[in-house]
Formats: sequence, C-alpha cells, structure tokens
Amino acid sequence: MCVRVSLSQCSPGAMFSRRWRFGWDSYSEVDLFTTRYDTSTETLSQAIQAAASEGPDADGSVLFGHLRGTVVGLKYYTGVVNQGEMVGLVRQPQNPYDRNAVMVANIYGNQVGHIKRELAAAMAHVMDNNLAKVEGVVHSRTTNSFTMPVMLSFWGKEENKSAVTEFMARRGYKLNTGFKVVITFFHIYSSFVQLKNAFDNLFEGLMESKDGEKEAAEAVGTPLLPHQKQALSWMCARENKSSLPPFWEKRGELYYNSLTCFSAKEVPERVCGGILADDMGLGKTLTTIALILTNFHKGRPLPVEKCVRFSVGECYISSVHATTPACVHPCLLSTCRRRSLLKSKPKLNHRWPPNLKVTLVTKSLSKTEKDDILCVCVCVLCEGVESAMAETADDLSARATLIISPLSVLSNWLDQFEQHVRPDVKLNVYLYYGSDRNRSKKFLSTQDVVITTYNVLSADFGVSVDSPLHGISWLRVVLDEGHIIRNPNAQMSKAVLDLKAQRRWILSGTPIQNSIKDMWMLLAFLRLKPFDVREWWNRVIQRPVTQGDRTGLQNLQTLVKCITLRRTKSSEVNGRPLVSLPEKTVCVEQVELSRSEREEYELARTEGRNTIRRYVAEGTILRNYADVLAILMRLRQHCCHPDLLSKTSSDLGASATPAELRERLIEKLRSVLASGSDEECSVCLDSVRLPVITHCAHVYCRPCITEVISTEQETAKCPLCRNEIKTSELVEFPQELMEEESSTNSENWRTSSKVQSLMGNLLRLRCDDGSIKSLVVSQFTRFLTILETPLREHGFRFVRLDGTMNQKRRTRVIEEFQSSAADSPTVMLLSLKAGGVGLNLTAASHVFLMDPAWNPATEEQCIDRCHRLGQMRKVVVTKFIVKDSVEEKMVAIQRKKQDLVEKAFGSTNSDRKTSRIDDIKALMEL
DNA sequence: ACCGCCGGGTGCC
DNA sequence: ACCGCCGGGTGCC
Repeated sequence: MCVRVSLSQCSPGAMFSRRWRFGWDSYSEVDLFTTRYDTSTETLSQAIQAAASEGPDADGSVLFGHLRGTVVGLKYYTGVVNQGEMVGLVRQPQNPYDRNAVMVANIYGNQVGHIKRELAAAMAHVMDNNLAKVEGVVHSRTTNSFTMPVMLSFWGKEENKSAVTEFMARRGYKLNTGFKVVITFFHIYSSFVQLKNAFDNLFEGLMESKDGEKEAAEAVGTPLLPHQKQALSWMCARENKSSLPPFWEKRGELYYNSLTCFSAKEVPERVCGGILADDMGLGKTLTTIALILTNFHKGRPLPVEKCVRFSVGECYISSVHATTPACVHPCLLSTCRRRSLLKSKPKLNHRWPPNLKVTLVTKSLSKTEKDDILCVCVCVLCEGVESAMAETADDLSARATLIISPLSVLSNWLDQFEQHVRPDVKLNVYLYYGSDRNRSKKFLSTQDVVITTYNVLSADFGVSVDSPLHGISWLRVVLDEGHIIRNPNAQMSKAVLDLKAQRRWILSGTPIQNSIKDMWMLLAFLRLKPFDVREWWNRVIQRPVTQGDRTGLQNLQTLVKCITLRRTKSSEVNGRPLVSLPEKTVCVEQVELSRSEREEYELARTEGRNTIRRYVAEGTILRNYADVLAILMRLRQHCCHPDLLSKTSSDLGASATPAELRERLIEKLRSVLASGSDEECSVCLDSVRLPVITHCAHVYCRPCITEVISTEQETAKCPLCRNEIKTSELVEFPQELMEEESSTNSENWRTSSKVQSLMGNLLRLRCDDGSIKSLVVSQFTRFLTILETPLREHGFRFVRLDGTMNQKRRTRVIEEFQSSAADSPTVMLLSLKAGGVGLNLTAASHVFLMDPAWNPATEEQCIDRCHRLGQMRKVVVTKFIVKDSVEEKMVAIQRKKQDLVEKAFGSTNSDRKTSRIDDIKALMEL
C-alpha cells in the first residue's frame, strides 16, 4: 500500500484550512472497505435503522431549516438515486480518511456517495451530539456523474434549534428557515384527537374489489359463509399473486416507487400476507384455518392425511402398489400384514408418499372380516408435492404455519381447529407451550401448525441464541391480536420481527389502538418495503401525518388499503349484510327506588350537589375532579344497592404528612377504580390501563402520563388542571388492597329495588323457558357478589366471570356456561370490563345491564359477546335505569358523547374540558 | 469534471 | 523564472 500524504495529518479544527491527499496507485477503495467493514455483521440498512431509532422521535421534532449540500464520490458506488428521491444520511466515524464522514444511501441501503468533506465535518458535530436529525432529498440531478446536489433538512428538539443554526452558520452554512413551526403539547394533543378520528375511518370501506370468493379445501369441515370465502380468496391472492406492493409501478425497465421516488431494476420484494382486520365475531380464526388448509405451495391445498372409512363389507384392500414401496403408513401396514397382502417388506413412514396407489376390490365378506376391514385406510388429498418442488425459487419445503396468540385465546385456537377441521383429516397441530414443550427444530418444522404465545416466543428469544422457533423457516407466521406488538422496543416485538417466514399475517380487530406509531410495527412485521425501515416510515408517513398533512394521511390510507381487509358486522356485500345475526332488542327498564332508598339517595345528592356547586363557583372543578367522580360514584352506587358504598372517604382538604396524602390519594383511586367503574384517561381517551393518580388527584394510564411528563420534562403539568406533576409523585393502587376489596360480608344481606327488578325478570324467564341463559352485567364487582345471594336463594345455577380470575378459571367458567347440558348454569355474573375482547358467550340470549357505563362502547362490546356468530336465538338486552337519578342523566350524556366522538374532528383538549364540566353540571342538575 | 487543483514544462511576439 | 501562463493529469470520504 502506498499512501502519500502531502501535508501531515492535523487536528479536526485545522482540517479546513489545510489540504491533504492520498495516492491511489496500488490501492483500491474496495480493499479498504472490505477489510474495514466486512468484519462487522451490521449491514447498511441496519445502520440506517439504528440511526433512525436512536435519534429523537419524529413526533416532537421541529424543522430547523434547509441547506443545499453536495454528494460526492458517486462513481465509486452502485447506489442510484432518482429525481425527488429521499436519501439516508449515516455517520461513518470509522472511515479511515475522515472520521467526520457522512455517507449517503438510497432507500434500499445502497451507498450513493458521501457528503462533501467540509459540510460533513459540520454535520458530524450536529449528528454526533444528537442536536438534530438530518434528512436528505435529491431534487435534481446535475449532468455530471461525479457529484450531485442534495437538499438537507435539519430536524430536532426546539431547544436545540438556535445552537444548531448558529453552529452551522459559524461554519458558513446558513440554514434557510421556512415558516416557523411550534409544536406544543396541545398542538400534538389536538392533532392526535383528529388523527384518532381519521384512523377510525382509515380502516373503513376496505372492501372494494375484494369480492371474489374461494371455496375452502375439502379438509375444512365447516362450510364458510360468503364473507369468509371472500376473505379466503383475498388472503390466497395476497399469498400467491405477484402484484406490486403499494406505490410501486413499472416504468419501462425499472420499478418505481412513487412515494420515495426510488427505482430499481429488480422487482421489489412483494409482501406475502397482510392484515385481516375484520370485526370480532366474523370468523378470523376459521378463515385462517381455511387458509392454512387451502393454500399450500402453488395454490394447492395442504397435503394432509385423511382417514377413510370404507363402508362395511364393500371394500377390501387386495394389494398395495407403490412406485416407492419404501414407505407405507403404519396404520395401513397392520392391515396388510394381517392379510398377507404385501409382497415386499416396507419401511414405516408417517408421511404418505405422493404416488402410492391403493387398489380396492369389492368382495363379499363374512362378519368377522367386515369388522377387520373397518380398519383405517389412509389416503392423500394432494398429490404432486414433489413435482412442484423444483419449479419456483421459494423454499417449497417450508410446511409449517406458526400461530402466535395471547395466552387468553390459545385454547380457542385449539378448539377451533378441533371444530373446523374434518374429523377424518389428520392435521398435525402442536401446542408449543409449557415447560416440557418439544424444542426440536426438526419436529416443529414438520408440523402443519405450531401454536404458541407471545410470551413463550419472546422468552425463547431472550434466553438462548438458538431459539427453536427462530431457527425454522416457516411457511407462514400468523400474529393473532397482532396489535399486541405495537411497541417496537419491546422484547416481544423484536422476537416477532426476527422470525423467518415466507408469508406473514396479522389478525386484529383493532389494528391501531393508540397512534399511528402502532402501524409501523405492523408494516415492519409484514416487511413492507421500504417502510420497514423506521427512517422512511417516519419521513414519508408518520411525520407528515402527525403534522396534519393531508397527502400523508392519503398515502397511509392507500398503504393500509393494499394490505388490509376489514369488514364490520354492519358491512354489506352486494347490498346484503355480511352476517345475518338474530334480531336484537334493547329495552330500558325503569326502576323505582323504595322510599328509604330514595331518602338516602336524595341525602347524598344534596350533599354532593352543594360540594360541586362550591367547586363550580370557585372554578376548581377540574382540580377536584377525583372528588367529583367520587360523589357521582356514590350516587351511582346508591342506585344499585346501598351496601356498595364504601366507608366514607376522608376529605382531601389539608393533608399534613406525605404518608397521609398518599393514603388519601389511594382512597380516591379506590373510589374511582376499585368498584370496577370505567374511568377514561384524558390522555388516550380510552379506559385507564395501569391506573395512577397524580397529587392533584387525577387518574391516568401510567404510560400515558409518563409520556406527557417526559415530553415536557421539568415543566410538566397535569393535562386536566395544569398543576405541576412529577413521575415520582404518581401513586398506584397497592396490590394488597386490591384483594381486600373483594371480601364482603354476606351475613345480614338485604335487597334493593334493582335487585328485585332483576330477580323478577330472571324468574319470569325461567318460567317461560328454562333453557334460556342470561348474562347479568355490572361495573361493580361487589354488586355481582351481592347478587349471588338471591340467585342462590332461588335455586339458579350460575357462574361468575370477573377481572380477578386467571385464565384457566375463565376458560373453565366459559366452558361450563356454554355447555348445553341440562344442569349447566343459566346465569353468568359478568363484570363489565372482564375479558374485553374475544369472549364467546353465545349460550346466553338475554343480557341484563345492571348499571349504565360512561362509555357506551363498553356496553356494546359486552352485548356483542352473545350477539355474534353462533347465536341462535333472538337477543334481548335489558338496561336497568333508576328513575329520577344520576343514571338517567348518564344515559343522556352517553348519547351526547357518542355524537361528540363521531363529529369530534377538530375538537380540542379545552373543548373536552368544558364538555366535562358541562357533563358534571348536567349530572347534578346545576 | 464543459469544473478546480496540482505540479511539470516553459518563457517576447 | 524565487514569477505567470499553458495544458495534461487527475478527481470522495
């Protein structure tokens, strides 16, 4: 090697004034790069990926400005760029010629060139210190083939803006600023609210031109409904057709991506699979089972062993002809041996050879012979597996489908396979779960289906280098409830992304739960190029959408449309509803309080109203929100049963010690949550998960409020009352108390008007038709406990399902309830929040909603557990509402709230705040 | 690269 | 001639 340096190497600061130079006489850059970089396993795309995920999130970033830069060294690299194409900028601190080097790469991670030295030096400082994220777009090409201009944009946190701008200016690079973009919490928040609504529409109307139907393979025992045949047809097409992924088009010889302006000679890798986002109850599981059996390689059905029982006395195996007599199914062999039919001695093999033929001869048989011949003969449904082998590049030896599901629905998968696969078909389904699971890769990869849970998968992934599931080339990976993997940093998500598969599917009723970020994980799993790389996703979709860009949203919509099939129960196909469910009637039964109940209620109401009046007058209603909720809660509890009221909680007023404050906050939290009410988190607008209470007594999801705090840092304020909040001051409900809550005293039990109304209904029903089953639903688990006494007294057989039960018990309870046995329970006491999605309670045809919920959707969800596919009877829903009470007003607000959600486009946080105050006023008749 | 830069050849017009 | 000018060789970081 001959390196000639005209000037001695110097400090980075002096580098600009002096020049240095290398000779290339006997040394090519290829050698240099292979020795330098090939020792590292990191690929360029991984480097880009890593760079993008380390940097600040696109959400909170502001644009510092633009700068026109130069990409040099084009002729040394193969990466090509088109006009308007986005490029990635990656720091190369290990570059032997310049540790400030900034590499330029195209969407596919192919190197295009480098940023010119001086500019790179300035950028390196900014990039290395995480002051800004720099993005590049190549707007125009110059005619020469050595350099090209690149438009650089600098993005980062507001507080770094001036530092970056000044630094660049000192180096002689002026950042051109367009209009000033200021993003505050409320900014993000209101655009988030808008998005949430836009998302609701995102998955709507995805039915167009997906209306072909496909019959399932013979092995599927359950006839598919028309919409399921459509889904099957669509899924098969997504797996088999080689249509271009969204935004790709053929332009002459090249394939062109209209979003990133990238083009390539090769066909872009197609996405085999997609998102099946049908509403729950439309049969995603059955459709998936049908897909597994129907669409093996080359669109042929999965070759499965099918046991054929010949009708007695008619058929008789006379001889076995096999082109390869080496293998005979052991089951058949036993018969052959007995009858001495085999000429040669075959080896045993469980897999039936494709061209083995069995000749059957009819013969009259004696009784014993008939019994003998009732042996099982095994046939093959699909022939020609081997011949298909050589034809395509795909690995046709991949056989198994891996299904990953939450633990709670694991048993459902097994049941559904049992139920929908014809009993005479032998499908190898292996449950990869439990400590004694078979970890043999050979064993697993020869199964037809392997089912496991997200937890098992990620546990395996974390523990050992050669996780069995990660070592297998799957034919197909299916993520059930795929929205579970929405956090890309979670171990679970990484484990899922690392799976090797030809085809990938996501099943989910709610593909986007919180934000557009959720979507990235799904696309990354599906390997939808180029969006599986975070930078391109951020730049092309996420940032434009979060900043309210219409085209960004349109692009996202197009993207989603291409890979998603979503139908709701109300969707129509050719003017007819997708599924015809039995009629559902909802009636409200007014309950009159007894005199003593009314007296107690009015007492509590007057007291509460005075308190709230005071808050309204002081303008402190939101500051005392928890207290207000507690008052409302007490009233709601009065409506159900007097014993629901917890011991009067002390007033928050003056809190002497921190321990005392904590005690009182927990008490507040208890009154909000413990009884099972459905409180809404004001950040995500959903029911609270992992509830925490702030020192200003507002309840949020822990992740939501933590994010708010980390975004706003020291200046973090409570989104509801703008008091200062700190992560360290968030209080959780202690687990020990959780358990205490459930204990109740069953001696001196008393009834209530609502209990009477329910019992009257149940007794009447039992009289009319003893086989009718009912769900009795309440938000208050303690109310369910109270209801147990009269049910027992009247000799009802009942079960109970609430959030405290573990999975095993839940499954058993549901099984018991769903059973049609004569002595099976006819009533299920159900806590409104228990189970959430996926429960199948079709045995019930009557639903009694004991108390109104804040969120009408929760009620609907609950009703849907029995008003769904498989329901044979008309469904009757009875809502008990106490006359002249807070419950009546809640119903009115429910309706208003639903309107609000529907029209909420543009509703801001402050709108919501005032609407909350209005709600409270209305509830208390102020 | 239809540039910039380097360094050797050259030297009135 | 310790300059200027010309024209060939050359070229990312």
